[in-house]
Amino acid sequence: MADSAPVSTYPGQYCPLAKAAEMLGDRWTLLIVRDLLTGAHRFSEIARGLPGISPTLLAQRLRTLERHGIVERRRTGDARPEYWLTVVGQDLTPAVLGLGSWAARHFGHEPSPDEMSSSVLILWIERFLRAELLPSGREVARFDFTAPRRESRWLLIDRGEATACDEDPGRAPSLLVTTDLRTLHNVFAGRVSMRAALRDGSLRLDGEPEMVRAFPRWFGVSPFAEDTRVALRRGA
Amino acid sequence: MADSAPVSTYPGQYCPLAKAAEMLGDRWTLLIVRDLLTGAHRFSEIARGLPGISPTLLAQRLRTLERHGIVERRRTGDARPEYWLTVVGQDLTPAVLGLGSWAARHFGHEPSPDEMSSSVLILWIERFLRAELLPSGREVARFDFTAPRRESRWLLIDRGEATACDEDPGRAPSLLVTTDLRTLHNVFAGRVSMRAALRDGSLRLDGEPEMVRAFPRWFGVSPFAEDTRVALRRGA
DNA sequence: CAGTATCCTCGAGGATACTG
DNA sequence: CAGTATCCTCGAGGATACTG
Repeated sequence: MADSAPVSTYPGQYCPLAKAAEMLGDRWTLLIVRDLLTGAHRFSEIARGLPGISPTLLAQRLRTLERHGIVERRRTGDARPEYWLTVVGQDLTPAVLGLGSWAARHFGHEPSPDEMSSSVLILWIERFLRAELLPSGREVARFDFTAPRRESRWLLIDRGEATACDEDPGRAPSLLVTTDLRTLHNVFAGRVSMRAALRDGSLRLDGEPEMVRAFPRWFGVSPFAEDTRVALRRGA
Repeated sequence: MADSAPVSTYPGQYCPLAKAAEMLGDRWTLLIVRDLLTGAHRFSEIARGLPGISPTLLAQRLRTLERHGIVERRRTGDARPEYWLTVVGQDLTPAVLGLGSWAARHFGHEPSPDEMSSSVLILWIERFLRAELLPSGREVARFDFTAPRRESRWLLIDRGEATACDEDPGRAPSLLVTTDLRTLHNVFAGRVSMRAALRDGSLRLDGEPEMVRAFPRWFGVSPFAEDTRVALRRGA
């Protein structure tokens, strides 16, 4: 008696685009794919890059992606579970880049304060830096934000690997980056060059000379930075 | 006193992909863009291709797209309003094709009956047919579906233009296409060739010889048909 | 850390009728 | 045709606390 017909999101149309929208259109889903594409694999890592998502919801989204064959949950021994894109999921790369590029080209305005967080930004810096140019020893870089809130974030460097950190790791930093959130975000997004930010003093580097010299080299920009730059040139 | 801060969908992250997801992620939005890309411009035309959407919701989505500068509402004189993609909206083409292509390559299974509707299919046939190969006179093609429901749809042809129609237009058809919904959908989607469907009898053509001969030529397939074909070849 | 369980709210959107 | 107005439902997902 009960009509248990599974109501599809878009009834009456089997179209590949509708299928894609159905699988990726839920809130957060596309950003989860983005984070998996850029190197986040553990539950807490993904959650950290998505301020505002609840554990329940993230778990549910991951399960749905797994059911669709886009994500694979790996559990090796009693190690922590990891989430990896399947071949199908990896094949989303061009489409995801296309969407982001489109937005960067046309909606690359400066973010408002509530659209940025130092915690997420430091995570992105970790994800996109050029690891092969990182100092080889153990180092700590501290980022002191002067605005919109005075707060600090850290990047722990150890044998060519970097880890973003929201809490003081205790060790004395060998590099100090003093700036405001807007500036560092603009540099990351490709809206302002590191060189220009250093020149006008909106970004300042202090600490061991070797670290100061290396930072602009290993600091990486967003994958959409070039799109943003092109859009700015055209707009100006 | 009231905290009227506009809560953004993805707080704390200004990322082009998040921006794109925010603007296009709502249910129906991507399909509205798809329909505008493929030639629907009037309110009722768009609504017809989206079974299940309410007028209220479609109006709201169009307004939001307009606010974002993706869609432009045109009102010429006292003619009916039309909706057109702006340059920004048109620039979504590669990303939209990329998403659909991805889905076609990996999720090109045969649709279940509730994922198809003869009314939407006939609309798509109208949108993707090769108008330059259409008969030049006034003709009526009737599509008789034998399954899953016995029903008919019409395609009115007039001076190189075709109009899909759910009701009997009254004029006698000069072409009769007899098939089931699954078969015609498979042909449209690229899963089965018109030739094969004609050969095994799952699709039959009757009527004026000239019309019968021309139909397979002006019948167009989905933009994702090639992706589906490639996926099938690989899977088989 | 990697989630699950529970409760509860609120707003998206469905249904329907109506209007220029 | 191209929407708007109104009402109402229901389920997505937020908040919180808890568990292996």
